[in-house]
Order: sequence, then C-alpha cells, then structure tokens
Amino acid sequence: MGGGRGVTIADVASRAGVAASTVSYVLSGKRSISPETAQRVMDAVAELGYHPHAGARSLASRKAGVIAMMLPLRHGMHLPVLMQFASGAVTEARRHDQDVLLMTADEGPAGLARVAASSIVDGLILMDVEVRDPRVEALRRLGLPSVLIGFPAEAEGLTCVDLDFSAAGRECAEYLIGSGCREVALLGASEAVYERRTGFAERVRSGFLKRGLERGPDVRAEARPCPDDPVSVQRTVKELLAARPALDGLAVHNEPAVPHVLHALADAGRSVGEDFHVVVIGPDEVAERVHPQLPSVLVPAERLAEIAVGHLMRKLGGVEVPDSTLVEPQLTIRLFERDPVLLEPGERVDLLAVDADLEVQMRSGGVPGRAGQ
Amino acid sequence: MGGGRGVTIADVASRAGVAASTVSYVLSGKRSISPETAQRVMDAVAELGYHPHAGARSLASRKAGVIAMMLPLRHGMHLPVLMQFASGAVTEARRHDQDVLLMTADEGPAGLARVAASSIVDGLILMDVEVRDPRVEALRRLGLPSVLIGFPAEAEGLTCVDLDFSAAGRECAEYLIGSGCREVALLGASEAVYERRTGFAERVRSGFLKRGLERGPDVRAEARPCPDDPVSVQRTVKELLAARPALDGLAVHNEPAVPHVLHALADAGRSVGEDFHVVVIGPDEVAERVHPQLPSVLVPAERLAEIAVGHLMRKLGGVEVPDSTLVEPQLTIRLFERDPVLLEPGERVDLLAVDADLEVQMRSGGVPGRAGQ
DNA sequence: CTGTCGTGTCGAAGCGCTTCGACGGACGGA
DNA sequence: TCCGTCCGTCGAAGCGCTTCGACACGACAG
Repeated sequence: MGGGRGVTIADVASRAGVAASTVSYVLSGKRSISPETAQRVMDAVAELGYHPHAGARSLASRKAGVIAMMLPLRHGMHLPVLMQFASGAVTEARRHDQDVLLMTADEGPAGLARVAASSIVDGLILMDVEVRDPRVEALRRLGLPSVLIGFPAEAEGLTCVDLDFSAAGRECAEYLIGSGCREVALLGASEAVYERRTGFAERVRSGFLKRGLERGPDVRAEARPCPDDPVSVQRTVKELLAARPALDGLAVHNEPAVPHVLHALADAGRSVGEDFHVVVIGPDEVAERVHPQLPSVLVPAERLAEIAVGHLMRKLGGVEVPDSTLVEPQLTIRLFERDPVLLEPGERVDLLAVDADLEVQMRSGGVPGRAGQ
Repeated sequence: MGGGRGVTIADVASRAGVAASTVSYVLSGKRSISPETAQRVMDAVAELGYHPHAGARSLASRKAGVIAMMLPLRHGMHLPVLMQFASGAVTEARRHDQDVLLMTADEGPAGLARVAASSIVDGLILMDVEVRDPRVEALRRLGLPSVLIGFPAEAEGLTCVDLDFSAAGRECAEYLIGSGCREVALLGASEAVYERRTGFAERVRSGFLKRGLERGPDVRAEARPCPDDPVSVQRTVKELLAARPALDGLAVHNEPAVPHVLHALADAGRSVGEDFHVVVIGPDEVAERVHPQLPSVLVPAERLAEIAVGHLMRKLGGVEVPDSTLVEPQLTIRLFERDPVLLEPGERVDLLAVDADLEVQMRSGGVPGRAGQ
C-alpha cells in the first residue's frame, strides 16, 4: 500500500514558479491568468500527475464534486433497468466532472440527513420515488438540491423526471389499433403494484384505455391486473380470452409474464403476429428473448438518468429547471427477427402493409436503429 | 436550496462545555474520556444532529471513508448480477461506515489514477477483471488498496475473489450424472467469450469435463461453445442431438440461450425432466422463468460483494487477507415448480427417486429455502 | 510531605485547498 | 507628465477536522 507521497498544489506551484493561488486560478478559471503562466502551470500539473485533494477542495470551496444516487437496490424494480440508469448517471456525471456516490433506499431519510450534513455530496438523485415516500419529506426539510425519478404525491417545489407512462399506454393502444386490432386489452402488473405506486402502473392503464375510448365505438379496450407467476398468467389470459373471444390485441405491462402470455396464447390457438398482436411495456431483452420477438415500449433508463443528472447540475449551478419533465415513450417494432426499428413518437406504421420493402424503406428513411442501449 | 448553516464540531463542543478535540476523541474513541463527559458530548451530538464534515475529516485524517467500486456498466456482463453485486457491496460497506463511489470501467486506468491521487477513496473494488486487464497494471503501480473480482493473468500480490467456476462445472456434471444421465454436454457461451476471458468460461468447461472423465467409461461428456442468438442456439442444439442421439443431459452456461435450448429440445421430442435433464449456470430468474423450471448454479453476487468489501476493510485496517478466495458454488434444484431447494456443496440428490415425499423430507431436513436473493 | 505516575482534558498546529484583498506594473486619457 | 484603471499575480486567512504535546489533578509510593 501507500505509494509516493501525494503531489500538492504547492509542488505544482513551485515547479511552475508561481504562487499556489495562481495554480488554483488556472485550474478553476475564476480569474484571468496570462497564457504563458497558464501553460507553465498546466505543464507542471501534467508532469507531476497532480490531482487536487478532494477533501481539501471540498472543505475550502464547500463543493464536494460528488452527487449521491439513491437506488432501491433490494427488491421490486427491474434490475437491468436500474443498472442502465446507474450507468447513464455515472457517465453523465463524469461529463460534468462529478463523481457518484451510490446509496441504497434502505438508508432512508436518515441516510439523506447524513450525506447532507456531512457535505459529502452536493446533490442527490432519488430513484423509484413512490407516491407517499418518507424520503421526499426529509429531502424537503434538508433543502439538498435534488432530482427525483418518479412523481410523489406532493411534488410541490421538487424537480421530477419520469417516462410519460400515460403516453406509453396510449402508444400501445395506438399500435394495436393501427395493426388492425379491434378488441384490445392491457395485461398489467399484480394489484399490489397498483396500490403501491398509483403513478406508474395507473398512468399506463389510463393512457391505454383513453386511447381506446377516443378511437370510438368500433374498438373495445379493457385492462386487468395480473400476478406475475406462470400459473396466474396462464389463468388470467385464459379468462380474458373466454370473456372476450374476439380479442385480437394485447399490451403486456408485466415483464416476467411475457413468455407465459405467449404460451397461453399459443395454447389457445392464437397466432401472434398474424391474427393476434402483442406489444410489451418493458426492457428490450424481455421483448427480444421470446418467439416471435415483440414490439415494445421501454423505460429509457439511460435517457432519464442523463436528464436527471443534467437537471441536477443546472440546479447546482443556480440555473432554473422545470419542476416536471416527462420523457416521451418510444415504440420499437421488431420485424422478421431482424434489427429493431425505432419509431419516433407520433410516427405510425400500418403493420398490415408490412413487408420486406417497407422494412428497408423504414430503415433508410432516417429512422435510426438503436445502437448502444 | 441551502438550508441551515452546518453544525460544526465547535458547536457540539461549546454545547457540551468541552474542547473540540475532546469531541473528536469521544467520537473516534482514540483516547479515553470519562463516561460523564462522553455522555454530554453524545447528547450534544444528537441534539444538534451533528455529522462531521467529510472533506475536513478526510483532509485531517487522510482517510476518506469511501471506497470505489468500478463496474463494467456498458455491456457484456449480466446486468442483474451486477446490480446484486452493487447492492451487496453498498450494504456491506455501510456496515463498516464507509460509502461507495460508483465508477464505470470505461474510465479505465486514468480513472484509477484520478481517484487515487485525489484521495477521494481509501480503496477500490474492481469487478469483472479480465485475464489481461490494463487496469490491473495501473492498480499495482498506484498501490491503492484493492480487491478484484475475477482473476487476471498475473495475480501476484493482488487480492482476488471469485466464484469457483471449475467447481460449478463439476457440480453440473455431477448433477446430471446423479440424475441418471450417461451422455452429457456443456453448452457454453459464444467463442468470443472464451477468448476474452479464459478464466471464467474456460474453468467451467474444464470442471465439467473433468468430472465426466473421472466418472469413468460409462459416461461421455463434451463441451461446445454456442452464440446466444435464438437461431444459432436452435442450430447448435440440433447439431448436438444429431451427433449424439443418446444425449440425455445438458448443462447450459449461456443465459440468453436457455429458453431457446428448451424449445429446441421440445422440437426434438425430448421431455426435459423425464428422459432428459438440463441444468443452468446463471441467475435464478433465467432458470425460473422457463417451463419447466430448471436446476441452476448461480453466481452468488451479493456473497462475493460482501467478501470483497470485507477483505478490503481488513486491508485498510492493516490486516492480512488471503490472496485468493474461491467461493463454493451452490446448486439449486427446483421441484414441481414450487419453492426452490438449496443443496449444500457436496450434497447430492438422486433425482430418479424424487417424489413428493422426498421434497417434504428435504425441506424439513434443515436445508434452507432461499429467502432474499 | 514531596515526587511520580496516570488519567482526562485542552490548545495549537496543521491537512491542502479556495478566495479575498492588495499590490506592482503597463497602459491610456487628461 | 501624472493619475486612474485594469490586468496578472501574490500572500494570508480560513474551511472543519484530527492529532500531538502539554498540563492539571488526584492517587499513590517513598
């Protein structure tokens, strides 16, 4: 352990032949320094491999250069989505020269008080905010600059970012109707989820149903919750088909249920992609790892993270940001098991007309394929 | 933003009627303080909600109270496993009163140099270490206390922790043979994985094959790599069955392939769980979300994280830790789609004898069901 | 009764950085 | 020519904490 003694600003200063404060000003740009001096300083910094001591900096400047990210690491929430979120947040934070401290939600309000009081972070991103979330209250009391992912009941004066779940529900209905379906249903999460965070699941449902209503009397739409164990999924789908024999479209907002839904539909003799359409609200992998691959609306976790971090940086810089930011959902359709095609919000595809030509046309039509994600 | 001015150690001191240094000693326990004084100080701390300023503390004590965790957040690696890992690490670190800074692997060696030089962290956990990993070299040069998850080529003088993948391969072979299989195969990851990190996939393979050999001439074992797209999986399984018509057991070390393997086997008329046995190396969800549910060996991410953090804490405290720690794999069998049963390493179940009685017997026999995970 | 030790507490000296006020010199306007 | 400005740089004063040495004070041995 150990290693060479740390390089301090004094070392840099003496090597560059200037005062320590000058080095500081070169590095921060807070006062103008002549180009020649600045260059000498930068050279010294590079030669010595100088990095300012984070603690000293935070003590003197009252800025830690670190933001906290509180994730619900224990249960619930889809893990991969969280990971994408974390990834996006770290990447974006580093772009702003900030580091990210990872906290678990089970540190709760006390954890927030701790990081706030110890000035270990400058701000905070709170994920998976629930409708009645004790952390939100604590946050308000602490006055720590923050951005929430999700919407609590009292969003007054808080900065919140989330996917526009209502629009996601609407997109799904729209997709199914556009594919020629006339009797559609939303298979949701278990009732427990609806109770826990009205926001989220509820918004999908209302968006979905509303679009069905708008469309007029030739379309029937309904929604029903569904537990996510295989047996319940099978049963729920069977009941649904029994009650609505003409059902020809299904939106599934329940990740683990997807494969079982397909099984149940196959058992019932429906041919997905031909006389029946299914669309998923969930991560790409869920929609890709079934046969046939399904169109889906995903939670754009990296995007949300970027926006959240960006907002937080602006708040730290004293810039105003909107209280509420809703991210438009994007529907990815998957044709012939090939590369996915991304639709812009509002863009429509009449799947009855889909054929190889269309696929090519859409690809070359400037609609970007998803690269990273 | 803002909020009340921060409470400092001086505030606590004056309220308790002692010197600041006394408060410090009470909090750190580095000098003996009379019980009465200590109590007064603790009361003042609680009343004022005092938390020491992290920067000041790190500046004065040369300890940050933070460890870094560098994860391969971009691609590859199974995301849920990473998340479990992160969760375990944060939880364990908090137990030691440390915070966790999250870094992405694409910050690379420069990122390590940065955090080391700025004293922003006391130590480091490096995940998903590859055989030839440039970060390892940097780490050695920096002399930053660290623990690696995975084994690089030159592990000399480094602390490494990992699942005993060879034992995992052995367990799988053992399970299949114990289930009555006589011709078994390992379906691995794509060849690219084998090339990238010889450690990991290769160790599973050799453990699997070795167990097959040991068992003697009545058992045949082979291994073959397999890409993870659905079409290749189907093809690979078909080829395998064509070449080895008597094949009756398969270990799958390729998460996305699992559902497709089952499809291919069904297409070929094999009845999994009856005349054919399949075991998975991968996360629980992968083995649970197929029909029938499969036995599996998982990467015990939380466990690894705990061990890694524990080792790091010990190193920071100047205590010796073993260079190499291999965690025993555990095979989880899943009977009748009910709760999973966990086998101790070495424990065996003759699946030919499995029936409802055995299930009950195993449950009550003190073999714990998995709770959290 | 004096000297010696321990125990509990205090004061002061930094840790490495940022930032404020000051200052010397160049420059332009009067 | 002199003075006011502005620019580039410096020195010093903290930021809030830990830690070292010093110092009372009572206990105890000589």
